[in-house]
Amino acid sequence: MNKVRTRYAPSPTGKMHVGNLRSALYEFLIAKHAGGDFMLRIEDTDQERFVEGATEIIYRTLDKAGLKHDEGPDKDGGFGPYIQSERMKSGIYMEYAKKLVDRGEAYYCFCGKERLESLKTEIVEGKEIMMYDKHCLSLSKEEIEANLAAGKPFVIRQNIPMEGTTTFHDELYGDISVENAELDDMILIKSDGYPTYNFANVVDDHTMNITHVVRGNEYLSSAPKYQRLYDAFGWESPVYIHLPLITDENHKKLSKRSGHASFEELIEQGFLTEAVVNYIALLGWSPEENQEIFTLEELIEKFDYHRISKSPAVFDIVKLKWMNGEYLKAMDFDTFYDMAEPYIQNCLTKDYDLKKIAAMVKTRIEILPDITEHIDFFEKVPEYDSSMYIHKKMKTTIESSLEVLKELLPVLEAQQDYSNDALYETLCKYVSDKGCKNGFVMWPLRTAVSGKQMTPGGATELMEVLGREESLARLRAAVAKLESGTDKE
RNA sequence: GGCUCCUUGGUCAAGCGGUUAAGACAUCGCCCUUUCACGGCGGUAACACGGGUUCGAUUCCCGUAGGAGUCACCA
Repeated sequence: MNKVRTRYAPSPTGKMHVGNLRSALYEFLIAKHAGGDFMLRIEDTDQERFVEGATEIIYRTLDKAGLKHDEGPDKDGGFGPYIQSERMKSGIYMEYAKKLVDRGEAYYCFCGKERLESLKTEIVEGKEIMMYDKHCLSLSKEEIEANLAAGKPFVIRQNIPMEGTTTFHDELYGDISVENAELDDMILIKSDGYPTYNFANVVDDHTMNITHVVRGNEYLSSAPKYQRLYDAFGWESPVYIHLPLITDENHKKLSKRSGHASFEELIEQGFLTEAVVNYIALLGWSPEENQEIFTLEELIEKFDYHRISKSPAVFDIVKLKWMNGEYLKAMDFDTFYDMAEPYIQNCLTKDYDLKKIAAMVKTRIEILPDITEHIDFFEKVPEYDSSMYIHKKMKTTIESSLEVLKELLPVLEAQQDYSNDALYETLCKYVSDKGCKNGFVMWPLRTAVSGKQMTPGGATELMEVLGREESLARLRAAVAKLESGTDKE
């Protein structure tokens, strides 16, 4: 049995799509699970779509995600070069294309744009459907030579017979057969001399000894053409694994418009790399047991590609958020603090104990940017309605709250120790003296110092962070607010 | 439109002829509680439809419907 070799073969055309990332992840996992090699190959045969810096994004993303390649442009494993534009310099693609021409499996085509244009028959959903009519297949050897000698631009097309069927085998989808008449004579070598993605892919996968070709479902329909290429060369076909599509909430192929289609965007939105990787691993694959949180090492161990599903999966940002929250909760505090500190700092100018705030917020957020809405009140009490003092279960009313706050003010003014424990003790004493429920006192107090429906801690926890002066100032302001409010009634 | 693929709750999904059809997210309710959250407990919610095959179909086969992908000198 040969060593498993998989490859991730992106085009440097911009951001890294989550679908691409998942392909890379699965390719990596399949190789590593089998103790094989994972390689990176850059498919830059389209000069027009090439985006400066895109290759760097690919490196950075793979590195961040922990998908270390064993071979690649920066790590020669003896099968280089690993960049197609460089590979092309050896003339490898043209050489192989000519081999096909010699065997009658491909042919030169000199058709110009106008002629091709005239071949377009129907328009379906705004798309023009065209099938090449093999016009140039009938050119005589002399005509071809003459055209070539005259420097006429040409492409090389795959010659697919008009009859019969082509079958290939996919590990997940089984045998898939297509009528040859359905297959277009696709271009192998473009007029600029570059190979098309389709052709370069096949040549490279074979010459680089790729054993498992893993790619998105969108290639399923062109797979028969690839199969014919392997057969034409007399090459043993690789194991094909076509991955189910990842869709947006409308069940359409994930597009830039969904707002979270690229890995960068997700990171910008505050998601953790590990959580994203973990989540997408589960989009189209499930383990034997009911586990959901995995380290990359665990994934390598558990990943059995036979358990990849066939139906498309909706990218559910809500579940990703949940998972991200799980990672945040499980994170050790110092690591969390390093990440959270900028967010906390960003909305506070006052001199508070940021670590305490971070600790309060750690289990309550799903993504880092959530921090803002949880702690903004530390900076300034927001405008709020007095009705917020009313809590049915605690049996508090605006009046009762005012009474409690007024009674408590001198007590808290007398208090010097504003630690959570000390405050809590003081308040509990007040509660028991008064003979009421904890919440009857805590609720109005918390409201008074925060002005918010939701806070990352209870009244005394907040007051500890706020400190004596600030807490008292806020209490006085609350009393004033309630008094003016009740007077108006 | 041709071709190909897909079809278990709102979403991710287990299941691979006989199950009370798992689990997770979301949602709802209850408990706990210094509110919310966390945590705990529980509820609602699914085999697209129609034929077969079979003693028995969510599971196998065939249709139908629906969805998706693809049909470039893009990848």
